[in-house]
Amino acid sequence: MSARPNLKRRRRPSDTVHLRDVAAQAGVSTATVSRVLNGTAMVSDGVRERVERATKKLGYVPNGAARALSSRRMHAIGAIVPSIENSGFAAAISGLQRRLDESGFSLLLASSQYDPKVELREATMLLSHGVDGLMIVGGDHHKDLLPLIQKKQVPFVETWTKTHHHPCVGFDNAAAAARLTEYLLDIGHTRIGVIAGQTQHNDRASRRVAGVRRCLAKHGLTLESEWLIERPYRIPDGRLAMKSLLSSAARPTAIICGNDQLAFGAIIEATSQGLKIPEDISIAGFNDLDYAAYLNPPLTTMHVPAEQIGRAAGDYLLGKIAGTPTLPITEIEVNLIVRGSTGPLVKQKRGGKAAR
Amino acid sequence: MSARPNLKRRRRPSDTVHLRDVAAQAGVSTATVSRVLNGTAMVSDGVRERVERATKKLGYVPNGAARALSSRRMHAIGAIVPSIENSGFAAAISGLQRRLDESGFSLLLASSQYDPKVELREATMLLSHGVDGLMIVGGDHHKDLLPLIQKKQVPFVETWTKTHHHPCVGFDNAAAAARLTEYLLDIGHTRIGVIAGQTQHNDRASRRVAGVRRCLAKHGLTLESEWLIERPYRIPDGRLAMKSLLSSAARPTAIICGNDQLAFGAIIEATSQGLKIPEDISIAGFNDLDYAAYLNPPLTTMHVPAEQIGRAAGDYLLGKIAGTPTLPITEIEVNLIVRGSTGPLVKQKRGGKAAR
DNA sequence: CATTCCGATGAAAGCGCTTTCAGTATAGAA
DNA sequence: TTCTATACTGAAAGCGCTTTCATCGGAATG
Repeated sequence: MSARPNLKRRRRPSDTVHLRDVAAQAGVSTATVSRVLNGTAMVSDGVRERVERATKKLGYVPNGAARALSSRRMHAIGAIVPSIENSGFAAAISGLQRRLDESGFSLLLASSQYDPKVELREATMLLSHGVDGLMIVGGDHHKDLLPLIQKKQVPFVETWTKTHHHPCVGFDNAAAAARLTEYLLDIGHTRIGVIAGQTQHNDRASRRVAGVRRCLAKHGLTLESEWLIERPYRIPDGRLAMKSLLSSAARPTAIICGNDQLAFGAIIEATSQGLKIPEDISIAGFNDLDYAAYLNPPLTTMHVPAEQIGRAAGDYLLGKIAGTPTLPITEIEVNLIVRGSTGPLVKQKRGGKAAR
Repeated sequence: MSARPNLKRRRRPSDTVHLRDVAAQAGVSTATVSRVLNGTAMVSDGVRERVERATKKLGYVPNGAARALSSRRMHAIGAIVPSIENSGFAAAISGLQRRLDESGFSLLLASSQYDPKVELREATMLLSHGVDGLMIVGGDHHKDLLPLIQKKQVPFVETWTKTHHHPCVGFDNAAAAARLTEYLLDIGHTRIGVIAGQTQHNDRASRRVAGVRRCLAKHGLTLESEWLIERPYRIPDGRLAMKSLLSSAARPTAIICGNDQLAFGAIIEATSQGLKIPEDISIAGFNDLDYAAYLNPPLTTMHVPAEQIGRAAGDYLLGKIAGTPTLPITEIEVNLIVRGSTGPLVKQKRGGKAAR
């Protein structure tokens, strides 16, 4: 234990301007400057003005780390999506970011690549950065994820799904898929196939399949196992899946796809095999991407307002952070958009093998 | 000035575990724990192990704000793109995020909506958060942006563009557009129109137009002013632009579009007017989106490896932050992908009004 | 055996803010 | 006028880390 009075740290010349510089310039204390900048307490007009002038003059930009450390609020929220490139998620991120921006919050973005372990790791990183809230996708997670979040007491939302267990912004994927199925049954299809996304660790994909199953069952039908194919959400994969589906002895007459990319691939393959859509086969997608309406034929699909999901997630989190009363469950409306890629089956051309 | 010994702050019960808890648990000082966690100094194996065990046992997650404040390193970089929804930028963000993840860095994402003022504001926010690096798009910015960044001494990269003035990851937009033009001239077109993105505050868009102009000039041609239309990067806008182009008395025989969305719109309109592509008119895009190859006809376009741009931007920034020698300029190769939407002009159907 | 050197460790000083608490005018109440 | 709210403002104590500097054994050296 020795007296060691001078423990200087490397002192930068004079580069950054600090709160104390603003305070000095304005002739007030740092406390007052802080109050002006954050509007946290009453400050007389004269002082406020001087502080504002000084801030501007010096070009002061606060140090977020210090601010976060001191106030225990980072003014940022984290989001983890399976894939940034998927345009639905991109739209949601965009909506979220814009909403946050309106409240002066920033967005920390991570992706899980559809892997729960990665999702957990990313969440840990984001929480360690001190995000004030967290948006995640779906309801299938690593078992340690929610405990981790809850231990940190950070508000979070699940999106693209609807549960009663956690705050969420989304819709019932099963019900949506069932609605689509119902429509196909309505127009006379009974032989319905599914090109789903990969269902492992993906409740959106699996719930959609479940919805189709449930609806078929309600009508005394079942989903033939050879008519269900899982594929990554990409155009070429949709095409491959369709090829496989069309090569089976008994073909389905309508195909429900897990998303629009898969549906596009399916359309390409069907068309290239000389099938007429929808006369020979109906194809439906999910999401209603910007180009869905312009495909040939235009794609029947379930419209999902992705940007709105992101915005609503932002609303919820910001509200929660601000202590405003907020509804934990936001149901997002999805709509079936019927376009040209689906229609009643037009009688078999040759001695086809129509069911029933 | 009074002695005020006890200035207690609201004390949380015992929720979060701190570095000091880990230190206590391991029976070492906080300094040592820090050294173990960051690998910044030599620590004996026994101690290291004890610390690691304690860390795990307590489920310690460091406080990023404190860490950032103390070490003046946030372990995060910021990115500002014009629009998150644009799939090229989404892909770049994805590449960047994955690269950062590999180095334990996080991504703070913002969008400028193609507005320099917004871009400046977002940059200020990101810098205030303390990002260690910044990725921005293009070379057209608010005049205060670069000074701000440089004052903060934060490494940055411009992307999607190539300059000699700043670090960048990109390509020469004018040259790329010129190459596309050259190709169209090669196959016999001389009447070339352009559906560009909005060029204001967007050097990518304006450079592409400039490239077309330059190439035409080289061949003694000019870009007719009524054959140049600027539109937001969306499918319906491409369609509108095409409609306008086709309604002019003297039609171009080939159209270069600022991106694939515009090209898709153009194809739709041309097709709906009964034109055959490419026999009656050639249409080319820019970017090579995932669906470009599957359009009808498949789109001739300039392939831009967007994800790679993001990754390379990450490489540069991380290298710069780590103090590794890094090349300031990374040229990204773009490739002309010739598909079915362009081809030699097949002689006029009726008494059309061919030029020259 | 005395001296030097070095690797491993701890004490404690910040990092740049926010926020508590106390104090000081000033205005209103008595 | 005197007393008490009231409205502002400042001093300074942290926030939870990193990092400097000093120290302390023991290995290497003379």
